Amino acid sequence: MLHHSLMDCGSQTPRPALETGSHDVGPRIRRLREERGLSLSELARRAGVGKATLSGLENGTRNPTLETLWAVTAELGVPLAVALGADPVVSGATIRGTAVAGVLLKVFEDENVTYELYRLMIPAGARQLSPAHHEGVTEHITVFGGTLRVGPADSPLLAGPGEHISWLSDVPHVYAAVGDQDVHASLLIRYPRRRGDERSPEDSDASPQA
Amino acid sequence: MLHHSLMDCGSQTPRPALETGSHDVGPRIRRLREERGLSLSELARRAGVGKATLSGLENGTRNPTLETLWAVTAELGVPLAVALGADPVVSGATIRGTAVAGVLLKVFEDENVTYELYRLMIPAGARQLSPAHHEGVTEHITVFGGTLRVGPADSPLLAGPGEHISWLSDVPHVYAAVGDQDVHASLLIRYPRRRGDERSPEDSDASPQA
DNA sequence: GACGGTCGTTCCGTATACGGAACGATTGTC
DNA sequence: GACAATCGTTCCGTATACGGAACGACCGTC
Repeated sequence: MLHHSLMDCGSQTPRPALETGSHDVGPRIRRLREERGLSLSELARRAGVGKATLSGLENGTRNPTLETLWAVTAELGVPLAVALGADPVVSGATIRGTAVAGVLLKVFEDENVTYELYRLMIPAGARQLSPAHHEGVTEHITVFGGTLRVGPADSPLLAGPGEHISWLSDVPHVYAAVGDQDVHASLLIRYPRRRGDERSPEDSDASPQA
Repeated sequence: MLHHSLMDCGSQTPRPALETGSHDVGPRIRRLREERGLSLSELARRAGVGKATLSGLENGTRNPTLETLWAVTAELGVPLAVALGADPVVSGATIRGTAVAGVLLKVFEDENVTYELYRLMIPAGARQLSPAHHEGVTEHITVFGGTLRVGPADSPLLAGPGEHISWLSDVPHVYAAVGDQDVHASLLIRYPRRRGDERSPEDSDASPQA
């Protein structure tokens, strides 16, 4: 039994009283709302739920309905799963090029470096050329299935299942699924923080070109 | 009354809908239940909810309460976020050894091989010895921060930020955070399917020791 | 082929989550 | 300082999600 997200929500035998507000859905919703500069009244109005409902939800004094949660999280623009604590950082953002489909799994923000972890899928036979990234950016690929030709456009490498490839991606580089199988791979992109880059950790629209 | 119960989560004006996860909570719960070989009556009894409630939930004819969802998903042993479509495979299961804390990010099930992707954290100075895995299992680590000594117990390697290490983990192997920084790393474990292993794709309790 | 066991669904009275209205508190305006 | 506007909370009647019981269907066993 994989014990889930936060502290031991005690799923033993019959039912441990379940305490309505045990996991912090309410505070999370509230934080999401406040991050957007919305008042409770405003969000309630936009989401089409009563203020009483939203107030009770945020304070954990109610036991909200799935429908209510849907209405509120939809208006906040987050997947419901995230509001329930799936993963605070990223969940399922998708990038897509002509050939490469990538799902952003994780972003790690450290002091001087950012890592982005993607799952990639490249249809058999497809090929994509991506422009250079910033200086110092490196990509690290683990192939799950299929055979991948990847790397700098003038010197790509081949990788089969279980193999790793890393390269400096500050030059144009290619991705290609050779053979007749789709390529599944994990891509880790490492962005060293350039001197003077002060972008706040939250404005994350500059999604990389893969 | 907010309708939009099923499909068309139409959060019109402000946001681009953000791909919610399709919302078929009922069928998902049903699938999770059936994968575990539980009858509706049995699960209802164990979770401490009425059969009517569970039936209605699975069939989508009710609008379940968060408390109800908690009770059911807790008994199924999955994070609620997963039942709501966060990620069909895995989200947030945690493994923990004497020194290594690992969060399972992803599981890829292919025909002849399974990959598990973890995020690891090892406190500065900590060290852990892990027993051998099955024959053919390999581990692939990408270090995010800190310096990691890792690999077969008799010949570990060193890796700093951005570096990869791979090794055959069918022998006892060590993890150690050298230096004064916590180690953050990504761990990919590759389990080739052994001949004759027919474990169904979902009975996942044999969580690896890291 | 009657019987006890279990399956998933439906019916029903009760508990409760719902939206709307009223509330006191706070803020900005004249 | 009176006033209007808005904040988040609380009160209240109604809609509805809840658990329990009854239901028909489908097994095995004798």
